[in-house]
Amino acid sequence: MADVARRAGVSMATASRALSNHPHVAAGTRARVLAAAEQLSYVISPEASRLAGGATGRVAVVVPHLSRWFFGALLDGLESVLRAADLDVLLYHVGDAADRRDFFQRLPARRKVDAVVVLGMPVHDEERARLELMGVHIVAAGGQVENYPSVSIDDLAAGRQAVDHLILLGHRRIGMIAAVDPAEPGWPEGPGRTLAYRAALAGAGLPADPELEVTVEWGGRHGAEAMERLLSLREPPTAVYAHSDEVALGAMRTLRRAGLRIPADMSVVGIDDHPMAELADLTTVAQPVHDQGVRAGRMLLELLAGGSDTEGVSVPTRLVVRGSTGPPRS
Amino acid sequence: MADVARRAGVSMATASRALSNHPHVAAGTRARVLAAAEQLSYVISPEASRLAGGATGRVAVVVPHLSRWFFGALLDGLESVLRAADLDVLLYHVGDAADRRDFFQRLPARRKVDAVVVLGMPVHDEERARLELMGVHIVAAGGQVENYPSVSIDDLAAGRQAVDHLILLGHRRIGMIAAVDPAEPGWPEGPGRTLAYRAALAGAGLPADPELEVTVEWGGRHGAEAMERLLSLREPPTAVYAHSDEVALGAMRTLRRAGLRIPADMSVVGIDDHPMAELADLTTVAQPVHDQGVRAGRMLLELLAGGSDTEGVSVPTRLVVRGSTGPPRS
DNA sequence: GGCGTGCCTGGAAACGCTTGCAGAGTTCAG
DNA sequence: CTGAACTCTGCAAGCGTTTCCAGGCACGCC
Repeated sequence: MADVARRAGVSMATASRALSNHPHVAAGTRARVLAAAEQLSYVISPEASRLAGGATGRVAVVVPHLSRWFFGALLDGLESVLRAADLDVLLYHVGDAADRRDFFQRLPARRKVDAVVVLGMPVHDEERARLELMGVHIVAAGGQVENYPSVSIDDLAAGRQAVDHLILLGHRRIGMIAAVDPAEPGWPEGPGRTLAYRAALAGAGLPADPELEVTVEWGGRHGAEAMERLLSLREPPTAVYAHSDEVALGAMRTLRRAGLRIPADMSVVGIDDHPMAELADLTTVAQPVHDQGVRAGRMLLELLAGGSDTEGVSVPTRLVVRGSTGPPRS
Repeated sequence: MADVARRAGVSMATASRALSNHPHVAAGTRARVLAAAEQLSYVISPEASRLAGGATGRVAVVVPHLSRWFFGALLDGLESVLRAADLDVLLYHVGDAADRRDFFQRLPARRKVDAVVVLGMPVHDEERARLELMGVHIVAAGGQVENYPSVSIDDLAAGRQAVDHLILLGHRRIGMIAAVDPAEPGWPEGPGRTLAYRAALAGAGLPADPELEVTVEWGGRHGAEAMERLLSLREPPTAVYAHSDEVALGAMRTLRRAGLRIPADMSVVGIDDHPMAELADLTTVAQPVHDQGVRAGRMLLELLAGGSDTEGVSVPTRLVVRGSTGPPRS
């Protein structure tokens, strides 16, 4: 930077101000500095910059699961806008509550990032407060809409789209496979998607049968087990609503093995529109995952640029009817 | 750090040396310093450290695709060992050749990382040379074994396991759906897995029919299209070998829609052991994806610790027979 | 014409760590 | 018993920026 300053005929102080877009720098001077920097193909050292009190140019992204499509897609969208803004992405995988505590405890210690984006998990108020206190912005995506910057779908609405679809087809006895994340006790989807199920039934005047609600861990395999439980009921349902496509896909495998036909013997609907859903002909409620990542990224950029604290936004979902749902066999 | 030094009753110089594992520090002193650091929950500032000439404690991970299971799993394994070693992961998504060039051009500018891990892509010699010149180590995983630090499967062997399985079942006319990555011209899987197919046929004395080899872009949808092409042949195969499970799953969807039974009318085998393969009852050649990430991480740690340059290692694959393959209908 | 007001700019002190250099002990061979 | 060779530790000089504080200057108003 000293070279740049010299070449531009100014002091380092001025050069710094010109480069970091500070006010109170004459237009001519700034231009000269920028030109000099350009010629010397000079790029600022983030280390030194940060050390002296500037920004790090880095954003931490916290993910609970790395190998699930949902989080990958979210990350994909997010990364694209962050990279375009010349921000580096620091990836943190927090598998369980311990990891999480660890993360929120250590991160602020020595400020490594300017902001953090939390994917697919709610952020506790206390954690939020702590980060904001240190001037680290925070945005959430793919979790639940809260009154802080976040973007996600409306689980209640999505769930209703799925269940109402089954009801509309004429199903009167509908099972639900609820998925919970073992690592994350307060998983937000659970409540919303479960509530949607109950509300839809109630709305249609259908009786609520606790037997029809089975809760398992997230994942295809568990979805398969849940379906077995449902099939073993004295009076099995004629349709199943799964909290996610992976779970639904697992359920379909059980049905296939049991020799039942889909949708003739059993309708299945999921949520997400996982790429596999199309291949398996699974009816589902599509959510714009990649887009949620993008929006979260933009929201963060705005915050970083000094924008005011936004509220959470909710993106729309859309029912995608495929071959896994149909009217019940009379 | 000054606090830590004071608490441990040593100078900052000694504290620094103790913390960064330098030689010439008495065991007792080091222990005292570490204890003090622990108590104060002190973590070193990478910025300052790097500024003063130390390491950054950061590793760049380069991924071509974020939302594919394979890369997610790889990343998962890698991240776990890196995090355990207190290294931060800087994520870079390089979608196409332009991104890639950009990455390798900009990264070394101001040294942001101590090392880079490239996932699922080969590293060109020139890129490798450039990084090593700057003292940045490099490791590859999930790509092709090369004579530089890398870990991956033996595509040739994996392909043979798959095709030989079909041959053993009695198939004489076997199709191949080769998948290429549009973004990565020199995709390494292609050659190895294709060669395996040809070698297996030749080994069994079966004729090579170019019609039976169809090449498509990676992905379930394209796998489905490829299967259509194969089915429209004058003399369709009785079994199909797909370069990856996603592609195979796509092919299965086409078969299902065409009303063909699996495996009675057509056997299908893939490679990867994608979680969905189990749900779809797909026979496949399993590769330890997560483990490859772990190994790559360990390899990197060794390199960072001053270990000598390792050669590439290849991890074993295993045929997993499920319901999608069976003898041909005589 | 004098003087208060802003706008620019430069000097210099951090920021938190690493490391070359040198001094003080310690050990060990001659 | 002496000197050489080590091992361990402290001092202080940076590393590349930012920012606080002041000084200079031009401008406009009384």
